[in-house]
Amino acid sequence: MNTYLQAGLDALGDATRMAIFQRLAAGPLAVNQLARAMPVSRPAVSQHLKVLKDAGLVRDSRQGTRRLYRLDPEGVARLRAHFDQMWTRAMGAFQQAAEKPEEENRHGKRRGRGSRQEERSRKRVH
Amino acid sequence: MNTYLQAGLDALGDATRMAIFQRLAAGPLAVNQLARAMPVSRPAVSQHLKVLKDAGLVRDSRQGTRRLYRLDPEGVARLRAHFDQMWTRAMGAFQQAAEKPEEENRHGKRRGRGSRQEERSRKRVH
DNA sequence: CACTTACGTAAGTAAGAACTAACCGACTGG
DNA sequence: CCAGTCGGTTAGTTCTTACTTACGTAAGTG
Repeated sequence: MNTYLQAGLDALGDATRMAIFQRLAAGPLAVNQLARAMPVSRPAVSQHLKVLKDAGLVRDSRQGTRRLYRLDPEGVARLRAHFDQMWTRAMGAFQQAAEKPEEENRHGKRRGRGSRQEERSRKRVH
Repeated sequence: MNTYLQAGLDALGDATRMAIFQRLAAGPLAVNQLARAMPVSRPAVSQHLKVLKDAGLVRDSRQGTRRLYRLDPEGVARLRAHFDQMWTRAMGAFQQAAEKPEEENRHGKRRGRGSRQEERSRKRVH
């Protein structure tokens, strides 16, 4: 699965981070400014910013002792592109499948209870 | 903040649910079929399906004893619309802010340490 | 060179998300 | 009916995560 997409969705899936993201859309802000406008502590904001940064959605720049965060247009655009592509693919396949019901619903052979397949890479990375 | 958007992002933010979503894009599937193709148990799939359903991304229909799940084009379209709108707004505001640096970076008055504002509604609802 | 401001990060905690096992109702076919 | 299939739900466990407090550090200031 596309990692950028998953990371981006995960990042924006949290309400607090989404709020931060929105705030930053209005213009660059320092961590303190963000924290003061939100119901969580400054360190919490820092941590969220790190996630957003790792997802490529924001960038930071030192400004004297403070650190200004702003959206990263490139990252945002990229995520948006991946997202659009995902939608398009999914809905395309869906409509195609809808038009020709075909030979769906075969029972498919059983498999031993304990044998799961393709150990999907958990998003769990912390 | 828009609830549909947040719920949708949260739903697709999980890798397992995203995988389920993708599978369903290829055509309707029963819970068992999904579970067999994935590294998690059937109940887990059921629970994820519930989340996706609550987010309006999938629909289910009884088919004898089984229950077929498929994407919900309406819900998907709606989420996509909200998403696009969000992007557009955010990037619009961002560019506008970028063009006129204005009188940013005023220190802003302090506020008593303990007073946080607008107890943002946590997504925690279980 | 203290002193202050602004952050990041570590450590610890508590809420809750994801998962499994077990149970139970609904439907199907002999 | 009765046995078997299918899937939702509950209870309980484990693993994450979002958060806070405490501490360490870099950069301006008097």
